[in-house]
Amino acid sequence: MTETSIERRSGVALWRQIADQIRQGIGAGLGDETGRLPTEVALAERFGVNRHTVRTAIQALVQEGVLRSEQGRGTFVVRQPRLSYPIGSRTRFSAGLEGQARDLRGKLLDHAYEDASAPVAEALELVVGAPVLRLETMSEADGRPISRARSYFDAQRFPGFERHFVRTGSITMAYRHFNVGDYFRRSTTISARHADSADLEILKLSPGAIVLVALGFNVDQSGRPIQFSETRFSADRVELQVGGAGFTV
Amino acid sequence: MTETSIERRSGVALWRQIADQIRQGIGAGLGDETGRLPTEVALAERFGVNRHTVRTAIQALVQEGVLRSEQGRGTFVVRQPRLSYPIGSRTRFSAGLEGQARDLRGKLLDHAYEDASAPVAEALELVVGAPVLRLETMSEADGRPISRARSYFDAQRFPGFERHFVRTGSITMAYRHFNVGDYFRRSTTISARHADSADLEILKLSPGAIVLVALGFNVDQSGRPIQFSETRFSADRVELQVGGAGFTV
DNA sequence: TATAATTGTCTAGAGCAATAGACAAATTTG
DNA sequence: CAAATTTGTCTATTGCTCTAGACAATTATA
Repeated sequence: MTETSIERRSGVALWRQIADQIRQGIGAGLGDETGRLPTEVALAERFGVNRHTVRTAIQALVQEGVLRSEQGRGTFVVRQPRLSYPIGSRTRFSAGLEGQARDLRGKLLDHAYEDASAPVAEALELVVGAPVLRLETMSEADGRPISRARSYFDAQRFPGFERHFVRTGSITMAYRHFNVGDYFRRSTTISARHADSADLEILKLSPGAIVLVALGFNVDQSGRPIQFSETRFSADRVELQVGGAGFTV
Repeated sequence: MTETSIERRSGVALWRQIADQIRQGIGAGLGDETGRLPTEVALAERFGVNRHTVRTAIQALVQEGVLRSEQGRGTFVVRQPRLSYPIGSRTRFSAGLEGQARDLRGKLLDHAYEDASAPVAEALELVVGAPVLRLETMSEADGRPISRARSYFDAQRFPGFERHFVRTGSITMAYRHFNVGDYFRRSTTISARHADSADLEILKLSPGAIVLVALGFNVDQSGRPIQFSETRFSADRVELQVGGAGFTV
């Protein structure tokens, strides 16, 4: 579906372009049924570069855990299918990925009580400067980092929210302590960009990687805003699913 | 919301990373109300690089038409806000972007009658090898390339579909000729990747740019599949909007 | 058990990316 | 008008990217 080629003098090193294309190609069946990649010489010829340049690309992917090289045998794909993350009116982290991974977990990286900035205040329908709780979280599936999120909550309505989250490991559970039995995703805005240095570290990505950015906006049953969050997904590990697959839009 | 920083020895030239960050930052209010960017010296200090490196980045963006430099005065943003493309059960190109651009148009780049491959056949509920019509299209808003798409249709149900599309410039209109008065988006799967060479050419992007990839799946009123398409949006020019904003999910 | 195929390591050189400094040209400010 | 600010151009140097060739180490094959 996609014809490959690389650009010189583009500001992106050839080895990085090749690494990106190999990473992408893996899903589309690059490598035979045993997961074996073409040889370094064959890849070099295909991309029109020196063998050493291909080696640099492969080494980066080995470092990332995407490939595995064996001297004398070849280079092999380490099978890691992309997760499909459903987005809709009832978007939930754990429920959405159930069945796609054995071990799902969320971690609290940091939290702080702050004064609401203009965009946060507008989203939560508070006045600028009102106290809000900021949560920095990240999630893993079977030990692979999947996403990181920055979420804002009304501090007056949800005092000590972070403690409930840490104890239960779940936003949904934490809401229950504040009598929010159910809640809804009112809107999600999706964009994409290159990972910044914090993304690289937290999601264990290599420089030049892409993140899907989802700005989400949750409301309770009465329609009052309760959460505003920016979630960044590793674009190589996750795709976002809107509607379909037995999922109520 | 996003703290900027750049990575050395990443395989991506510093000037390109800086260009990417400036391009992104423009939407988030980099540059004051007059559209004036910080001076080259200030940017160099902020990114921790030499002024010449910043100049290379700026020159690339001037070439792209995103910035405009004036000797003695400064560097200015050529105003180009990011479009917000709604995705939901009634996703339509023109209707979705109405009001965000004066001049919306779709172009047919290519079309061909082919035998359905396995994934296409599955999506359209046909047998593998059944005749399908493949349309290659692209869209512009006020002369800026926004997206390109590859769509598949059942050739037996919609013979000559491409002629109706060319005449009306609209998928919705073309369907009317086959008594499909209304249709729905059953699901959309969103991912992101680096633009390939065809993307660069058609969407007029610079190497290293990111595209949002939306796999869409349309059905008619009775729930029968009528269209399967892959649309690629320039991530710098478009964000995808799921739900919200008076939009029925 | 040779032979071929494939990845791993080393050295050397050409070209692009980034730094550094100096000064010119155009514009704004006092 | 003079000074300060800001972009434009030039030269030189350092370091990273890519190429090129040779050979070692490991595994598969005839």
